[in-house]
Amino acid sequence: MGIKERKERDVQKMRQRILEAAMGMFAKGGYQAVSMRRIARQIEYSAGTIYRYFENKEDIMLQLCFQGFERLLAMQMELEEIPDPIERVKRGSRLYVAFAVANPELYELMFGTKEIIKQPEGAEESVALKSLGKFVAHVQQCLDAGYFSGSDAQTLAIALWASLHGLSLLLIKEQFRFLPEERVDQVVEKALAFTLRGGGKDLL
Amino acid sequence: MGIKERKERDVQKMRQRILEAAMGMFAKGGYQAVSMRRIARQIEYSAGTIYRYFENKEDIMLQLCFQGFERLLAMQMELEEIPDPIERVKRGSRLYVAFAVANPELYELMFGTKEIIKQPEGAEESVALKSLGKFVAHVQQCLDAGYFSGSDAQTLAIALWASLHGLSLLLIKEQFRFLPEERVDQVVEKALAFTLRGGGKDLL
DNA sequence: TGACAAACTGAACAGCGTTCATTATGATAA
DNA sequence: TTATCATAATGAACGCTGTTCAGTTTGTCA
Repeated sequence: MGIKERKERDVQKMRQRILEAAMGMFAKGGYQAVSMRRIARQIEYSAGTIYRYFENKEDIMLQLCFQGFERLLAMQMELEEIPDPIERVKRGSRLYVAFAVANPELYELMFGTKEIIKQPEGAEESVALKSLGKFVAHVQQCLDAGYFSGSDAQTLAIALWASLHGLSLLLIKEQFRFLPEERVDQVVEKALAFTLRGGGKDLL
Repeated sequence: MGIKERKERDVQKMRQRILEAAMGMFAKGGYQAVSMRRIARQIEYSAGTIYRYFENKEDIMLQLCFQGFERLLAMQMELEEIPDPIERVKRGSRLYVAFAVANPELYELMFGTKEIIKQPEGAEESVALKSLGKFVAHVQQCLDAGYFSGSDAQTLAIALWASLHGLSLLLIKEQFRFLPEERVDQVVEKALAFTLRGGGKDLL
């Protein structure tokens, strides 16, 4: 009796279709470009039907968040190939900002959604925490190699993260427009260098 | 003939009444809590009337931004009394984060609004740029005192600003909830110390 | 084939920002 | 004081929004 299984697959397919439609609209026009009716039109169902697959719009957006973190985590995984821990954190930092700038709306959603960190009790570790965990591990490896002394890896990772986050959001929100166009990259580069400065050697 | 003057005053009063109503709602419930109809109900006018005093909702929110920057700038001005430039930047940093945490919705609006930096051509310097200018000046005074060598004041100020901005937003968006409550302050403190580290002496 | 559950629809509700014809107000000129 | 006329204010309307739910259709099983 594979009917139940097929139905379960159909449900997952439908969820996927909804999320794809939502992600497409979101990437193009941000939060306000995603509407239940628009999704419904695109997948050729009525708006009410979506509520059989997702609790509400917030739920849909939360799933998009998770997809974003999956992507970010995949990028972090690729960093593992870099042997030097400092080089890894450097490259990771640039990649992080690049990700934010390449997916501004998604990035904002990911780190602007309060529900993203706190998962339901007893659930598996959230993909967001996994991503942070990877980052902490990379910083720990720097500590082990004798860089960034003075604090524990988690604290240092958070401090670094805050810098990257701030830089990313200022870029996304175009708060550097008072600078000449060509100065922006330079300033970002210098800001990264400032954040990663010292620690025994110059890091950038 | 003081009638024209009185009318002009009435217009300004009305604008103020609208902004006050909007700010009140915004502080309590964020962007979505501010609606033209709700403002209208509060000031006991019809919704259409508001459009005689502001172009649209975005215009109103922009004015709230400016008010926010006025407040921030006022706080920065008080820092001038501190003689030691490093002490000033330290205190300024704490104050900045405290402002963000105390006015989360307003802070988000201020630095999330793309229009805030770029003022109309030939207009007087925006209050946002004034605020940044003050910050750059404070960093310059640190440089003059021999701290933070290696870059110009503007670049350093932006790097510092990014860190504070990131920390503030992570706090506002409750992204540290995975930490034990009592660890949060400690981590923020350490992150600030990390950002302001080195520069010839330990700064925090 | 009939019964029953699951899936889906579309109208409805209460809200939103915004526009605009209509009405009310109040200052000016006769 | 009254008539005129610009200014100010209204409230209905438009096209949206998220969400709910009675009613209909679809598909599975006995």
